[in-house]
Amino acid sequence: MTTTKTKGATALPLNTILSGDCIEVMNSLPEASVDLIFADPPYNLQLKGQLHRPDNSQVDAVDDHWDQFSSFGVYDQFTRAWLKAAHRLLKPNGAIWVIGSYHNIFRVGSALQDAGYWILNDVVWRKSNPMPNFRGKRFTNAHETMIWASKSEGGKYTFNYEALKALNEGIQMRSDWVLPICTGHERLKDENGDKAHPTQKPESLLHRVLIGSTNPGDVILDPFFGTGTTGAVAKMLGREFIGIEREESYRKVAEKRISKVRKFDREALEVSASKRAEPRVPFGQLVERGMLRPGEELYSMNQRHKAKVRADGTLVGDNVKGSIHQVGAHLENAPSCNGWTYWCFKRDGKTVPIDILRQQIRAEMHN
Amino acid sequence: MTTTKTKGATALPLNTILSGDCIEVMNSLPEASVDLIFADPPYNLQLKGQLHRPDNSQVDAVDDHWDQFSSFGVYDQFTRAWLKAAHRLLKPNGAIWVIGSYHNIFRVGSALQDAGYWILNDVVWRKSNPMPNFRGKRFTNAHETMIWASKSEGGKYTFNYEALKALNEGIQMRSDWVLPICTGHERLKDENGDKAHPTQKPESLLHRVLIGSTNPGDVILDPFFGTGTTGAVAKMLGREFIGIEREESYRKVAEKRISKVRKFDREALEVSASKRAEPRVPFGQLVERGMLRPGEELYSMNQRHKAKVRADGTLVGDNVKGSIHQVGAHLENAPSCNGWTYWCFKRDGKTVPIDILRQQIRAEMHN
DNA sequence: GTTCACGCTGAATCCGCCC
DNA sequence: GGGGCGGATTCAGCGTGAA
Repeated sequence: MTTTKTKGATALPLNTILSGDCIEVMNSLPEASVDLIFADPPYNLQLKGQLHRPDNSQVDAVDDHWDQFSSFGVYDQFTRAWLKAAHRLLKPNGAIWVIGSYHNIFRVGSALQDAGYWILNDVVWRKSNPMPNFRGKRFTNAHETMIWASKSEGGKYTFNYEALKALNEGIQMRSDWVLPICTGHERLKDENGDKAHPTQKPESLLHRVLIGSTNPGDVILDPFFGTGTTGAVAKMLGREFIGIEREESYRKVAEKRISKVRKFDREALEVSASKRAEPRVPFGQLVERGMLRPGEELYSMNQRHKAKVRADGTLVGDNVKGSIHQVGAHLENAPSCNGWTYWCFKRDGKTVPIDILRQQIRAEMHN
Repeated sequence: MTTTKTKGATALPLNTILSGDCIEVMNSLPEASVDLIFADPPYNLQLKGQLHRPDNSQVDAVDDHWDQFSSFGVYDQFTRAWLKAAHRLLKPNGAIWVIGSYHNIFRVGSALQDAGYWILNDVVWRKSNPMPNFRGKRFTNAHETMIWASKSEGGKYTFNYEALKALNEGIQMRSDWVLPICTGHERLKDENGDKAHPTQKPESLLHRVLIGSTNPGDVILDPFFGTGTTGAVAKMLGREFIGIEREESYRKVAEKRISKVRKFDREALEVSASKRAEPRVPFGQLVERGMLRPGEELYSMNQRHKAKVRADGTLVGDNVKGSIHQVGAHLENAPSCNGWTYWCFKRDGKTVPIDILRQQIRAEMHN
């Protein structure tokens, strides 16, 4: 364990996982001593019954005792308390990241603003592989929200603009990040082979956060350390960390994990960058965007068939409804059909393939 | 202007733009009369000074008087007031959408929860063409957040799952939507050629909202109507709207805009329907109608189990009697089972799913 | 070694009608 | 209004094991 002396007499316990309630522990540390705080607090999910997948398997829900709050009021009180303790710990030019979902993030954001933090961005983590909505009752919950805020208005926070631009193939980093959830070898297991923590975050997420908003040698505090993703990535990237975690089982897993981490070689950084296929464009987007009107007629390439566009991006032809591909296949009596190259529309008397419109959308997406 | 009578004496001013303060106007309308509210309230941007692009051109900022609030407290008070008035207007199974940015969305989300609304999703509008961050001091602000909430927990909100899935080429719609901002011909200009409204929303966004969470004929209220995107898309899609807007200049632009909109054909507005909407066919009817004989054997889809049909439309298998669903669930040791897709019968040596017979009956019912 | 089929799982506020 | 029960509902990625 490394320690450093600060202005006061108290030493800062660097690269250590402290046990106990995060508010008490934070209050025991010296003020204005931390460069960045990354916090992944309980989400207060308020789950009710059980959920099964369509194949009848059961979803392993997050129903741990630490995520139980009896009301929004109680959750707010908890949130305001830890945010206040965190505020005291931050250096004047320090900053904080907090991650959450719609269950809690609005409470957290309001509390941040009320506590004097100054929001810099909200950043959306778009999951490339989220869990679907199994009952078809809502949108797939495909993202989580992170709030990035400085200690106060006018704080000179760290922002490594060029490094982030480089990470993003030369284009300014946006407020929406597409990253996969934590699975496979990265997902830590307990001795029974079950997941060690129900909500382990991917290292790629922390990588981007730390590259973007800290410098080597900075001190990063994580008051809800869990299995220590923040500590592991901080160590890789040559930053110092302080973790706080109440549950002994998580602390043990984190200790072991971080002990195995080696500080990064430069080259390993580049790996995750590329791998980009042409983005999929749903036909429905042509309708939503007014490129084709509901009710408009499409003509088959061979001019033998026509069909009408509906508001939801399906087609209706003679005795058949469905996607551009399904209707094309049916009309041609073929096992399958690429609707993009099969259908045309008319503009100014000319017949134009609908694929032209898809190419327009893709061109915009590359910008 | 169309009006309808509701339970009370007050008429509902459909397809009209009402002038005045939205809270007062909402309080003058009959309670429980609206199916959906779409609200794009002031964002409370708190901009300071002028912003210039790298080429020294000046950014036309949103600095209108209606976006000025002296503190979070004042903004909260305003937010709670209009959300309360909106809550009263909603039918029990109604829902609301509110759009905002990190400046205000956390205040709005907390206020929604405190007012008894029940959040269903937060949806991220990911802009394909956002304005860059010219100073390189933060992430490109590339998204806005929408909150979708029902009037209360347990409300039977409208969700056109199948239509949204169709819009997305057969894959469940996610909580992140990629759509371009409103530019080009769609962007309304005033007589000087300047943009008529600083924050006009794209019609594609409203298209998806209205297709997904309303049905034709539903009443949609927009208390911050601006230049009337909600009204224009509602009219196209065969929905009724009520707009409220304080500024006369915006009302005039909106009136003119909506008068030019034409409703799509009825056929184009019909949308992919859910199987849940299909009439229920009791399994017993297959036996009554002689499509299956009492005593005949059914086989499970996986060929591992069989059961015998009884005259009352129940099945009897190894040690188990009951409905097609109950017997299937028991044999598979599953919490539930859809008997219609689980069981097959034999005809001319071929194995045929019993759902084929249900489809025959439904086809007859449609005639 | 390679490919393919299949199984498993992930921060989830996840049903609705009829009696 | 509460209980019973019919029956509708999933995407991407990783790991395993057979071919």
